[in-house]
Amino acid sequence: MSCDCNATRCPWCALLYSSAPTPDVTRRTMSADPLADLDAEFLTFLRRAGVPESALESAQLSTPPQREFGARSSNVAFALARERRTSPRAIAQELAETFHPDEYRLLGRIEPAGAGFLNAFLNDAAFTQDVIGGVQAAGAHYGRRPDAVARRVVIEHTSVNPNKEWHIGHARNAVLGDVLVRTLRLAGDEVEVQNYIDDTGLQAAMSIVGLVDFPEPEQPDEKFDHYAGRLYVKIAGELGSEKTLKERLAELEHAPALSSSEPVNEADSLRARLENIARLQKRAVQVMHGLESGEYQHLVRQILDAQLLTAYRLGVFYNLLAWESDLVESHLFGDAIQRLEQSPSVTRPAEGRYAGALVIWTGQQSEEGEPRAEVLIRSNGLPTYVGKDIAYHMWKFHLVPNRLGYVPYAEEPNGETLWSTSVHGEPRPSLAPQLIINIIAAHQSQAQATVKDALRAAGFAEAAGDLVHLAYGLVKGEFGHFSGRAGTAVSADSVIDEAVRVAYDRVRERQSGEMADVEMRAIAEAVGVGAVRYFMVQYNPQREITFNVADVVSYDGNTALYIQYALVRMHAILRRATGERGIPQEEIAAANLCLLQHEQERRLIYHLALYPSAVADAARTLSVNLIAEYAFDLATIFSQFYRDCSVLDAAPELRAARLQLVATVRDVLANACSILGVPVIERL
RNA sequence: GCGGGCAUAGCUGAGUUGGAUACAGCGGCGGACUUCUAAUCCGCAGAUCGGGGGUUCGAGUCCCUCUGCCCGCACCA
Repeated sequence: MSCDCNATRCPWCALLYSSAPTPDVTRRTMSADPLADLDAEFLTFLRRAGVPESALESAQLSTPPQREFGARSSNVAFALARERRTSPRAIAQELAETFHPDEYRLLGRIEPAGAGFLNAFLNDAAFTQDVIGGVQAAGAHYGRRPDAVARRVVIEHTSVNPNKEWHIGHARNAVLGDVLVRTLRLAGDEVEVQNYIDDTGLQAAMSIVGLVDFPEPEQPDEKFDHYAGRLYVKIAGELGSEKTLKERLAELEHAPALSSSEPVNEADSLRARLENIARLQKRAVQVMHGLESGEYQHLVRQILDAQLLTAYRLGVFYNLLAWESDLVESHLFGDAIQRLEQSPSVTRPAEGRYAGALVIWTGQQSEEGEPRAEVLIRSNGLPTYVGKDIAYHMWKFHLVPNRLGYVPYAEEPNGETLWSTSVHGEPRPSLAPQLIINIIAAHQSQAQATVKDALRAAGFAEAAGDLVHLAYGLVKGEFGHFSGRAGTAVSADSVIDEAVRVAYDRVRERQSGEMADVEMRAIAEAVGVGAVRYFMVQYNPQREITFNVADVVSYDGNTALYIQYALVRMHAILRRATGERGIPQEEIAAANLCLLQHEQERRLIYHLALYPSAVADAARTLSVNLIAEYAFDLATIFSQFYRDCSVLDAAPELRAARLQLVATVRDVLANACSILGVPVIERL
C-alpha cells in the first residue's frame, strides 16, 4: 500500500520516511479515544511552551464554535494574562510561535485567534487513521474511555403501581431510566436495574377490589392492565367523591325547609352512596392486609406482567423486581427503624398532631409555618410509603442485614433473566453499590430528600451522598396535567400503537407493494418505537413536556426516523457495494484513508472522534439528551456528505476509503442508537 | 407563607466546570428528485436569552433582586 499525499506525518508515508520523532506522542495506538490523544498532544505542546501546570488546570480544551477555528481550542492565554500582566492575544501569539509540527503526530499547526485563543489544526491523515482504526478496534465498546473506572451502580426506574396500564408519563420514566442504564454501561459501569413494585399500597388494593368484587361478566379483549385500570378508575372515583357527597348531604340536612320532597330523595340516595363508599373503604383495608400476606399475588402479577409487555415493546428491561411485600415480610423495615430510632431527629411524640406515630424531623415547615415531620410509622402501627422507601434504600446500600434473596421471575425478550426479591432465594450480589440513581418524578423531590435525611440521621452520611435523585418533569396534556386516578391520562400503549400505525401507512405508501407485509410491519414497529423513545429523551429531563401525539408521530426533522433514515442510506451503499457492484472486501479493507480529505469527510471523522466524550458527558451529568443530540448531529453531517460525496461512483481508491468511512459511521451511529434504544433498520 | 423547579425565535427545545458572530427542529416563504431511495438537501425571514442590578478581560451560563408559571408542604403513594 502506498500513499500519494507525501506528508511526513501521514501514517502511510511515515513508513517510507521513517523519521523518528519523540516517542511519547508519535506512537500509533489505535486508541479508543482519539480526541483524548489529540488533547494530550495539545497539552504536551503547552507544557513545552512553558505554560505552568496551574494555568493548565484552570484552562480548558474545547471544540471551537466554527470549523475555520480548527479542531480544538485552548483559552489558557486568558489564565496566563492575569499573572503576566500582558494581553491574552500577545501570549497566544508567543505560544503559537514555539510550535514545531515535526514533534507531533496529530497536531498539524497552532494559531492564535480572537482575543487570545489558541487554535489547534489537525494533521488530517494521521487523525483519520486513528479515528477509523480506533473505532474498528474498539468495536461495540467504542465510546468507553480507555481509562474509565467501573463503578457499581443501582438504577431504580419505572416503579409504577401495579394497578393499571402505563400512561405516557410512566413511559418517560422508563425510557429515561433505560437510556441512562445503557449509557452508564457503555461508559463502563456495572449497572443493576431495579423496578420497585408497590404491591401493598392503596392503589393496588383498589384495583384488586375491582377485580375481585366487581369483575365484568365477559372479559373484554384488552390487556389485563387496561382492564384493571378501568375498574380502578371507577372505584377511585367513587372513593374520591366522598367529601363532595358529605358536604352536599350536610347542606341538605341543614336547610330542610327549602323544599319538600325532592331533597329528601336526594339525601337518601346520598346516604346510600356514602354507605357504599364506607363498604368499599372497608374492603380496601381488608384487601391491603390480604396483599401483605400474598393472598392476591396472582392478580398483582397478572397486572404487572401486562405492564411489562409495554416495557418490553419499548425495549426496556430490568434485572430485579423489588417487591414491597417482601420488604415488609422480611422485617427489613424493622431493622431500618431500629437504626433510625437511635437518631435524635427521630422521635415518637406523645402528644400533638404526630401523637403515637414514629416521625423524623427534617427541618421542613408546614403550610401554617409550624415545624413539620415526616411520618415513618403511623399511630396505627402501619409503616408509611416513605418509611418503607427508607428501609428499601438501606437495603439497596447494604446498610442493614440482608434478609432478601433473588429468585428468577421470568426470562425477558432480550434473553436475560429477570430476578425477583424473595425472603428465600439465592444471595444477591455481595458488593454494595457505590452509586444509586433513582428516576422519580420531580414532585416527589421532598420525599427523596427525606430518604437522604433519614440515611444521614441513621449515621450513613456517605450513602446519602451517593444517592442521586434524577427528577424528571411531568408529562402533561394540552389541557393540563394527567390524572391516573381520573383516567384522563393517555396510555403508553395507545401512543405506541398510533406511532406504529402512522409509520405503517407511510411505509406502505412508499413501497407501493414491492415489500412483503411482514417486513413493512417490522419496519413500522421499529419506526414507531424509535419515535416514542426518542421523543422521551430528546428533552432535558427536568423540564415538563407537553405531550402531543402529533409531535411523536411527526416523522420530519429532529426525530428518531431521521437517524434511522441516515442508517438506511448507509446500509444501501454498503449493500450495493458488495452486492451489485461486487467490490471485494480486500479492496475495501486495504483502503488508503489519506484520501479522505473532503470537508464533509473531515467533519464526519471529527464527529466520530467526539463520541467517547459525548458518552462520558452524558454519564457524568446524567443527561441522556446529549446522546440524542450526538446521534442527530452525526446523521445530519452524514446527510450532507451523502449529498456532496458520491461513494459508489468515486474512483476505485477513493471509493474504498469512503466505503470504510461509511461502515465506520454506520457502526458509531448504530452504537448511539443502541444506547437510545432506537432500533436500526436496513431498509425503508 | 416556606421549600424546590422553570422562563432562550411565532411554536417546541439545545446551549452541563463562564469563552469567539446564541444552535437546532417545527411552522412560514423560495428552490433541488432520470440520483448511492427526496421521510432528504439548500437558501431566506425570524432572538433587546422574563425585567433590573452586580462580579469578570468576557455572562444565556455565576451572585442579588423583582415578575410570571409549575410542583410540594397528608398518619396518600
